[in-house]
Amino acid sequence: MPDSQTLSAKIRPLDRAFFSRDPRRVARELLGKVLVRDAGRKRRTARIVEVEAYLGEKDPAAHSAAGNTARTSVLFGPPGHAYVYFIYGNHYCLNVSCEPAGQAGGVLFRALEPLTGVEEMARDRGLEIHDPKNPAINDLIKLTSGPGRLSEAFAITRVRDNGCDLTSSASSLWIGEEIGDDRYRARGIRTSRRIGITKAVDKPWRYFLNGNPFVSRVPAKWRLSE
DNA sequence: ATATCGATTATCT
DNA sequence: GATAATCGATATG
Repeated sequence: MPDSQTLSAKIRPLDRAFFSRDPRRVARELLGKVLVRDAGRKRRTARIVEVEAYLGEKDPAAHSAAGNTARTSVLFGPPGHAYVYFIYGNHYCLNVSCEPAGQAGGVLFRALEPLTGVEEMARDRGLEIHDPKNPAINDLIKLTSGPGRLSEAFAITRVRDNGCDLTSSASSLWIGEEIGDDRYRARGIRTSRRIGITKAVDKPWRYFLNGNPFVSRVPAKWRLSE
C-alpha cells in the first residue's frame, strides 16, 4: 500500500466543536494537525506549523472588522469552514472560521510542512523537485512556507474552496488529526506579532512550532531552535 | 542579511 | 482612488 494511504488511514477530521472557540485557542491547538486535499489521484497532506489568530469585529486587523459583508460572511457563519480571500492581485489565503455561528473569528494558515503529494504541490507551484525520491528540504520549503505559497500548493481558490466544510473528510479540503500528534508541539510553541498588517500590530497572535524549518519569516536569532 | 519594488484585483472609503 | 493577513526578484551592505 502506498505511503500516502497508510498515512491517510490514520487521519480523522477534527469536529466542529474544536473550532467553536476563541481563535487564539484554536490557532495554538491546530499546530501539529494536518491539512488534507483530496482531489485528483493522489492525496496531498501537510502538517500545520504556523498560523495566526484573527478575532471578530473587535480586532482592527481582521477582515471581519468591516462587519458581515459578502466577502466576510463565512467568518460570521458556523465554525470549521474555509474563508478564502484574494490579496495583492496575486495570491489566495486560507483561513478556518472559529467561534459559534453569529460571532466572527478565524485562523490564517501561514505555513505547512509537506507530507504526501509533494510532486502535485510542486506542479501547482510551477516548481521542480530536484530529486523527487529524496527531496531536498530547500525544495520543500518553497512549496508551502507562506500563506500564498501553501494555497497555491493545495490549489486553493476562492471559487473552489470558500465556504467549504473543513470538518468533513467528504470535502475535497479538510483538517485532520492523528493519534498522538501533540508530540509535534513537544519542542514548544512560539508566538510573535502578526505579519503584514498595519493595525493592532502589537498583538502577539502568530503561533508557530519552535525550531520547525518550514516556518516563514523567522527572526535570525531564532533560526536555530533552542 | 535587510531593503525596496512591481505585479494585479477585490474591497472599502 | 487607495490599500491590502504576499511573493519573488533585484539591489545594497
